[in-house]
Parts: sequence; C-alpha cells; structure tokens
Amino acid sequence: MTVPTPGLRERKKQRTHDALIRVALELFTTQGYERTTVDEIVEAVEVSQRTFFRYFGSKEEVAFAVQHMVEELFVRALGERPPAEGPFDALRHAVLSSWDHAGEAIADVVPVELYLRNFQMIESTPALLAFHLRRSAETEETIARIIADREGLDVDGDPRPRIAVAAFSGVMRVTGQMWVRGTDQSLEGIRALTERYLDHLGPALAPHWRTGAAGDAP
Amino acid sequence: MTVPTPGLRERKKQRTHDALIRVALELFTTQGYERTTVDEIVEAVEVSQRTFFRYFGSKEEVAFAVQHMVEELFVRALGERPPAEGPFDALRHAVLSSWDHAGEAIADVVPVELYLRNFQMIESTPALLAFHLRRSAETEETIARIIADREGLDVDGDPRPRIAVAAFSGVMRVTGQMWVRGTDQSLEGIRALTERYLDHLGPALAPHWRTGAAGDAP
DNA sequence: TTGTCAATTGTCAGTGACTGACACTAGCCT
DNA sequence: AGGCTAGTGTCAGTCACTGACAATTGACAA
Repeated sequence: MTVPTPGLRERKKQRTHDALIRVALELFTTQGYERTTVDEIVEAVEVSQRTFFRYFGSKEEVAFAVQHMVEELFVRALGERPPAEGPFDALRHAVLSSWDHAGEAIADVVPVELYLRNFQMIESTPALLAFHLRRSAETEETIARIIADREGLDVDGDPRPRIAVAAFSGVMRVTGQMWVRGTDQSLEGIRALTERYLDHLGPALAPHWRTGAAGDAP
Repeated sequence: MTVPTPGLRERKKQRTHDALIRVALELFTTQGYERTTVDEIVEAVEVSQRTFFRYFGSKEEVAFAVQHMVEELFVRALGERPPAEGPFDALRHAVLSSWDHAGEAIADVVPVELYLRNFQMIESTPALLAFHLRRSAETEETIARIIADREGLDVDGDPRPRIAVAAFSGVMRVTGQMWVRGTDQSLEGIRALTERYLDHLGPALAPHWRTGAAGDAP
C-alpha cells in the first residue's frame, strides 16, 4: 500500500501536476484549445515550459488527463465482471457501471462541469479528436485482450475478441458524439444513451430495417 | 466535362503535386515519417516550403493523398449499390468491390507496392494513425448519411445508420490492422480478410462464444 | 508579338510546440 | 551539517506552419 504522507517532494509534484491540469482545462474550455499556448498555462501556474513538458509529453496529453482516468475506470470494471457473463454483456455492464462511479472519481480532480465542457471541446477540436481516437484504439487492444482472456482464447488466434470490441467501441464513440450534441449533457444522460444505442446494435446489423425505430433523436 | 488538354499551367501544377506525393512517400517509407522533414521533400522536388504547404495543409496530408482516393472509391461503390440490398450487405459489397478496383486506381499515381508500404507506415506511426482515425470518423459520417438516404431515414432521427456504420468501420479498421501484421500483404489478401472478419461480426456479438472458431490467425 | 492581368511561386520574418544539454535548487537521508 | 539526487530553470536549437509581400510566368486580348 501507499504511504500515508508521501513526503514534501511528492506532494509538491502532485500539486504542480494537478494545477497544470486545472489551469489548462480552464483555459482550453474558455479560449479554445488552439488559441491557448503552453506559455500561457505555465505562466499561470508559475513554472517553466520545460517543467510542463516533463509532466506531459505534449499539449494534447494534459487535455486527456481526466479522460484517461475515466477509461481506466472502465477497464477496471470490465476486469471485475463475473466470468460467466458473455463477452458483449460484460462490456455493456462494465460501461454502465463505470458511468455510475465516474462522477465521484472526476470530482476528486476537477469540477464535473469542467470535465463535461472539456469532453465537448475534444469532440470539436480536430487535433484533440485525432489524439482521442488514437488513444481509444490503444485501449481497444487492451480490452480485446481482457475479453480473450475471459473466454480462454488467444487474441491472435481468434479474431472475435478484436471484432467484438471494435464494434462495441464504435457504438460507444457514436454515443459520446451524440451525447455532446444533444440537450441532456449530464452523466445520467450518457448512461441512458449508452443503453439505448447498445440495444440498437443488433437490429442495425440485421439484413433489413423494415421495423420502424424512429423518434430516437439524441 | 473537362478539357482534354487543361493548359500548361494546370499540367505543371499536377506534375508538382504528384511529384511531392511520390517523393514524400518514398522518403517516408525509407527513412520513416518523423525522420523526414518537409525541407527534405521540397528540396528533392525543387520547390519552396511555402509551395508545399499550398498544396497540402500539413505534412500528414501528403501521406494520405492516395489513401484518400481509395476511400472515395469505396464511397462511390456504396452509392452504386442496388437499393434493394440491406444496409449491411450494401456496405459489405461496396468494400469488396472497391478492393477489386483499387489496384488500378492506385497504380495510376504511385507503384502499388509503395502504397502498401505507406499503409503499413500509417499504422505504425502514432501521428499518422491519429490523423487516419480522425479522417475515418469523418468518412463514417458521410457513409452514415448515404445509408440513411438509402433507407429513407433521417440520420438525426434514427440512430441505426450511425451505429451500423460505426460497427462496420470498426471491423474494417481491425481488418486493416491485422492485414499489415500478417504475411499476405497483397490486395487479394485484404479482400479475403475482409470477408472473413465481416462473417465473424454476427457471431462475435452473440450472447456466448461456445462454438470454437479458432485457427483464424491473421 | 506584345502588353496586361491574374494565378503561382518564392522570400522573409515570425509563432508555437517540443527537445537536449547543463547548471542550479531544494528535499532527503546519514 | 553536508553530501546526494530528484526536480527545476535557462538556453539554444529544430521543425511544422503562417501571413505579407515581392517576383515570376502562363493566359489571353489587342
């Protein structure tokens, strides 16, 4: 376990780290990502630019610090799903349960409202969206391995883990996308949308869509 | 329709444009993307750096010039699918048919072998992968609209077009990924892999995977 | 053919993200 | 107290990219 008091040096580091995130998100969401320079951030936190780049590998990375945490929450939730559950159910229940706990986890670092604004910004900033999608692709690989393990399969021998995860992640991406465009921008909102969209996956892959399922505005 | 001989000015532009692509891909695939500077490219083509950035918005963009063409091939193929075909079948047949015509289309601009090496490079270069995924996301939106039109639906009223396309694109991404990692790096190879992986999508979403489908190494 | 117009290109100066090298400061530990 | 070292600042430099303006060169009419 971790030491109760990690020493002054560690605490100072943590403070600088968190301050950089908070200030960066604040500036990003008010002025826009591109119109915010790293120099502005470090000036507000009173550290050198060099220090910023020792904490974060790039300007993009600081924008994803909180998002990263939320994703880890999901991966952990997936790991805790009962082995009897089928692959897709495990994925489904893992997201839903991670949304349940995301609120508190986020609030520990930044105001939830700031996180939500940040999420919107990611979707509408090309450079951040690209970064986000690449990171998601990496996470997909992790998830596919977990699913393969659950089923006692080899990720490189059976394509189903990667395929199932790719389809699942695709729907999750659309969910996030529609969520930021919709009106109910709350954590409950995305939870509901997640369930609704996952329910649509099966029918959407059916040979034809003759059954009317309209009226599903985001 | 276009004039048979578009004038000296136009031809010169086309030559510079194509030369930049060819030289860039050649340098990228031999030295690596990051280790190639824009200055090296423009020096080899004997134009100024400013000119490069008038043709391509970024260093990444030049790496996707050919890829972009192949994607347009797919979108066109989808548009030509018979309306009676169900959404997923239309998508499936459109990719397969576009792979059939991709070879010639590519050869018109660069050697196919150079294109294939370039594709591999994209998958293994973080900055390019990010760019690629973002562009793919944009293409998905286009495709979703086409599907919605085919079915007489409103993309913003019914989530199925975006969901189906997201799942489909996810599988296509995995296909490309596995293809570059595998041994059969030919256009026939990716065609075969496409069919195989799409066939796995349904089973992969089933409640459980008790049926053995191993031995499917990429 | 020549002169004019407009499209292309080049030059220059600058911004902003990022990196390596090295000196410096300040917790930590004996 | 004093040495060790993790963390920080400074500096100089690279590279992608951009706006402004000057120079060039096809296109096209007189």
